[in-house]
Amino acid sequence: MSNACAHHDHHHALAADTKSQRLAEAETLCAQAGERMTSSRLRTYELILEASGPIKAYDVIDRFHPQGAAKPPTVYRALSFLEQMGLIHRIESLNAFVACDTRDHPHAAGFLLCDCCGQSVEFAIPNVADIEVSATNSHFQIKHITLEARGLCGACRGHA
Amino acid sequence: MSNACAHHDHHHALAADTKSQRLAEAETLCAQAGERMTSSRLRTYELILEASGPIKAYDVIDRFHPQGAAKPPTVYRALSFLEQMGLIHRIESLNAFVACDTRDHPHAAGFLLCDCCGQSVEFAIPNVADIEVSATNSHFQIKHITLEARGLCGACRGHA
DNA sequence: GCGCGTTTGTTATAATATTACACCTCGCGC
DNA sequence: GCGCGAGGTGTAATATTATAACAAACGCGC
Ligand SMILES: [Zn+2]
Ligand SMILES: [Zn+2]
Ligand SMILES: [Zn+2]
Ligand SMILES: [Zn+2]
Repeated sequence: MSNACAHHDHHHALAADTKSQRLAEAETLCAQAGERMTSSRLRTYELILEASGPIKAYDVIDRFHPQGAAKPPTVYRALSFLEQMGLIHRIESLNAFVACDTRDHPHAAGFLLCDCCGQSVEFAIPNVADIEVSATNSHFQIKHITLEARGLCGACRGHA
Repeated sequence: MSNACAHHDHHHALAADTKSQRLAEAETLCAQAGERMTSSRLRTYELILEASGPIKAYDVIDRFHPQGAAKPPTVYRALSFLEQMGLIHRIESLNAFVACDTRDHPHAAGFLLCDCCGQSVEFAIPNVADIEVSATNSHFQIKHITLEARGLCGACRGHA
């Protein structure tokens, strides 16, 4: 987490077994979709899974190789692919990326984002129908909804 | 509008009299808040009002002076100020800024954004209470909600 | 006029993201 | 097996978005 909270530690990163399970699921998902889960894509996804919250593209770039950074297009291309597959979500208000929490890809999602420790929580957007009504009233056809709520998580609310 | 739609013209820019009214209202708002509406801030607000939709920071920078661009910090400072006063909203998914449509500042707002012509429509976020419930369930305290729905406006839906 | 906090000017640089083009790799038709 | 074409990758350069740091000027209360 780039915006680490100094007051305490959070341990939201995935356990190793969960991570390899997620990687395997991703391979299956791609195979079923007739897409190729290449090594760049898998490595990018792995780094996002390892992160304890939304991670910046350049943090992925820096960690990509043991011996040195990747070139930006390598990672940005992988990020686009993973986002299209629904395996990750882009957090617009942070310019960052987070692994999707669910097993149904792709889907719309809302996020709670802690301004102190950087942790994120994915949730189902409530009342999408009401947003659609606003859109219809303005003759809009919605393709994608971004919903991001910034604030403080329970742990961080304690220490101002 | 930077993402201009080639198929037709939109004319959403403010009429001159409306614009000067808005500028005057902004001066009043700042005076009442004990804040200074300086010339940089007013010029930045004017350019945002003149835009026919969300406008990028660097488009403001380029148009700032008749004879040449402003320096970035000048405009970014003004944008921060205007956003804090609630006179403009930042559109996260576009890295752009749009004048607030209402007369009560500041306030949360949702946006419908046309991917074709770039036009935006501001609307009241429906069922904020339901989002708050999701937050409470996760022990989050929300400070600010970003809601941006991307899609096609009525005019642009016609020409696929 | 003086002191003090705010605002601005200026330079430089950081952080985020894309374009362009050459090459490579894989699956498919033959 | 071979050639072809689509999709994927490597690489260099560049575009776009945003901030840091510090000095100078300004506005207000005294
Ligand atoms: Zn998800
Ligand atoms: Zn937190
Ligand atoms: Zn508004
Ligand atoms: Zn449109």
